[in-house]
Amino acid sequence: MIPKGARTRQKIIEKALRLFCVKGYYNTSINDILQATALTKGGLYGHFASKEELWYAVYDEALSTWRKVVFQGIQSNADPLERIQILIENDLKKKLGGNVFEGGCFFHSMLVELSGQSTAMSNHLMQGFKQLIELLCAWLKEADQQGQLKENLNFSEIASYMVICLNGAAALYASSRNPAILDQTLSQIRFYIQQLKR
Amino acid sequence: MIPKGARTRQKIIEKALRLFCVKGYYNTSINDILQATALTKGGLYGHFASKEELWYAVYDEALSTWRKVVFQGIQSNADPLERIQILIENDLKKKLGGNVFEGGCFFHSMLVELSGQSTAMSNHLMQGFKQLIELLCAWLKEADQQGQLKENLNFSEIASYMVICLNGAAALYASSRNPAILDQTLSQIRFYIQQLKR
DNA sequence: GATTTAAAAACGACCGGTTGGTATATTAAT
DNA sequence: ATTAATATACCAACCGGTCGTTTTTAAATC
Repeated sequence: MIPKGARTRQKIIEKALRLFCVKGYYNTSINDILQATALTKGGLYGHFASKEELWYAVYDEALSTWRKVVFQGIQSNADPLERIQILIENDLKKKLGGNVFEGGCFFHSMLVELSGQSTAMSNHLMQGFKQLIELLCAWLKEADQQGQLKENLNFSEIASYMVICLNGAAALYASSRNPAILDQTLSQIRFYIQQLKR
Repeated sequence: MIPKGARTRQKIIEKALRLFCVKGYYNTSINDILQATALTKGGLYGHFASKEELWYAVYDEALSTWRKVVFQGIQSNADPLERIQILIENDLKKKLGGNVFEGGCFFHSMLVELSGQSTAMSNHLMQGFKQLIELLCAWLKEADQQGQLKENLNFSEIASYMVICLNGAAALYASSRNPAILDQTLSQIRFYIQQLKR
């Protein structure tokens, strides 16, 4: 049986994740979280030493959620370009369109809010993006080794460009709430990827 | 001669613009602005009725600054695709790379921070982005009428995709401070535009 | 299965400091 | 002298965080 403390801790993380996505980190007060969890100050601070420590736990939760969503239907033996397309489609349609993070993408929102505020937290976020770029880069190299791509392409440049596009879509979708943005971005990135093929 | 009040007002706007870019709207306190302007509460609230009213004035200032930067070297009679390329290059290299808004792009940062918080302010921002998309769309149509583009392109889709890319670049540049991001994005968007040509 | 018990968890009053904003007094410009 | 501009003192509400106390939990004992 899962002990009570662990269950409460998880509840705090989930409610805080939602609030951080909708209201942002600084603009979510501890009281907001207390209200959402039906806890009191002492109850919450028994699980987390500070708001910042809670944020790191929320980050881990968000990362695990994101991984579950974005790798759906990706077989490791499938065509590497196909994997890239599915990952991008999952990120746009499932993560953003499916409102996995209510109010916007946790990682993108936090990156923007924290970049001028906390170097530690924003570095933590950047490292995650860097890993995603490296994964895409590796898949591009794989596709290249299979002779699928045009010559003289800059893989890491292409990979970061893809991540940039996904972040831009997150920004505009979060504020417009217009699903057409997702379809349009997907269609344009697909067109773009098509042009990389030899 | 410019009256003292107008000068003070302008100084408040400029200092607030910088602070909003670096720290965000909610995380910039009135006291931060007072410190930056060497004013006191009464001095500031004689010029603006509320923090939100100040924000709208800051928005106007940011828009005027952005226009000055981003339309540099664009002749109205020039090739429309050329105009698009210059605008994008100005946005990436001059606006972002030139640190026109310290700490990131005002419009992008505000869009992310305010989208879950103030519908009024975030709609105000969205309208600006919509206008930019419409401008790019019109230029694309112009290029099409000159027979420059492939057939069956969705112009408004392409235009919003371009704006999305610019926003994504703003997000990642703001946190990484890596100028290579700007060059890489520019190079990839140029490649993308090249593929639109017939 | 009931009772005991120690630890885990939650409570809630309180802390110093800050928030955006106001009313009034004072100073500076014309 | 009049008005525009700024300073000052103050407000209630809220901020993240602390701490001694009480309640709940779950395992050990009977």
